Amino acid sequence: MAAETRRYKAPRGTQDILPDEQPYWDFVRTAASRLCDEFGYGRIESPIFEDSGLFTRGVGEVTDIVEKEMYVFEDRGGKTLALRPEGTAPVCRAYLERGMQSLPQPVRLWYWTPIFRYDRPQAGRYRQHHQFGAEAIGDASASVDAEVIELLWRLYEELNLKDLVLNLNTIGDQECRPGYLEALRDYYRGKLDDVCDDCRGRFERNPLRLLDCKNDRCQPIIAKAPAFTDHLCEPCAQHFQDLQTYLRAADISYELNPRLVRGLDYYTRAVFEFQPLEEGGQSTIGAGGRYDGLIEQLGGRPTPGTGFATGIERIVLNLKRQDVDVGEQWHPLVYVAYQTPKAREQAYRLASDLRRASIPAIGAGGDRSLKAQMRHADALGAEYAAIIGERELSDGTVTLKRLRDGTQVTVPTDAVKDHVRAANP
RNA sequence: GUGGGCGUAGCGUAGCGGUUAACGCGCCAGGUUGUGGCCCUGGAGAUCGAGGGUUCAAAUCCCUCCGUCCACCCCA
Repeated sequence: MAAETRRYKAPRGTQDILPDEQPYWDFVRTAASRLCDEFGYGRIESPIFEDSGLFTRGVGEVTDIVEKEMYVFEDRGGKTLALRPEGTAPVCRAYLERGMQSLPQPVRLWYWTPIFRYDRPQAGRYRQHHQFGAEAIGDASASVDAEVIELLWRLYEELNLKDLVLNLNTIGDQECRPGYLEALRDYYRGKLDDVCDDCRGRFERNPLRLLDCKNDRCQPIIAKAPAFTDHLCEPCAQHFQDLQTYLRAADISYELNPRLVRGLDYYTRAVFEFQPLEEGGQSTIGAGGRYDGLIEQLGGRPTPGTGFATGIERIVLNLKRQDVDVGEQWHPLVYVAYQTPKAREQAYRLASDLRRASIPAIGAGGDRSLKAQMRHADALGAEYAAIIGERELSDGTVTLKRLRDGTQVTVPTDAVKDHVRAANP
């Protein structure tokens, strides 16, 4: 009976980010990290899995994330854990658990982490994707909302992403939302025969979502629906006004979108989304908002918070679409080749010395002919080939050939470093 | 969870019922005497997604499953 062998494949909805993709990721990561420094956000790394209750309580029992997208598993001790489906709840958990209430408020934190959601994969959507996010916890003022929006705005700006639209809305708080939802339901009640099936479900489950239905049939009804801005309580209205004042002060342009709502339960007041102009379902590239009730929901004292998350895969997708220059992949500066096996040891030593001197170097290996080694050097994109032949071996020299233009010089072995450095500062 | 497209060497594709499955890129090697890129030659590499069926004959037709991509839902 033949043993059954099997080629393993990456699980559905996951990907391998190979070296030739890394320039995109480095480009984004470097910009994000530097901006966070400038804005005074400190990096937090929290576990990739958490007690699943953190998310069911924090994100909301009836959200899609909790109902059908969480990777939940039991560990050997019987604990029910979940791979992180979003980034905000873990940060809030850490804020509470690590006593960050006693730090100067707000506490500014950022993260860069894989996110897991069991969902059908599609363009720009993965079961494991990565999010960069920032949270400011412990300050209710609109200036902090403006600040996180500005941070995200600046990121896209630094990345040279064009044609992004910032949509802004407010969805009130515990004071005014019930009244608005009542008004919205009253408005829809007589029209349920005219809306799509999904909207009939939303009417029961999550009336706010009625507003962002894309079905043509529902558009005329949405257009005449009551606007939240007419039902805001005074503090929420003030907050929204203040936020817009700050955004204008920072020269951030935005569009008020009364139909913008969010799929996570914890949002209050200001919510926002960055959308590329190009149409498409999975287009939201980054989004966020205020979550003043979340910490309390997680067992802390009432503590305000606001933040955003942005999807790295979607950023990379847009960088590619827009042909943004993100820099090049790693190439060796020097490829060390040898003519005969006698020179192998010397070649290895040279490659080793170059690396020790911080010069990216690769040594030839095996029994390849010098010609094959040269081809290899070219294929790797090396700047120089260092050739050690019979003559060099007896002279204690190395022939350095610059592959770009074919010029070459022979220099003493210990002068290779300086020669290469001088030409490539 | 729903709907549609596609699954042939590492990658991109052709072949769409009939001898040893083709091409491009990539990979490896050679084109004599110590050297790349262009060009030329040669080579390795494919149980044609899997299983079943129709047929004298199937990569090619049918069914099922799986995978993948796209869209919906929802989200970054």
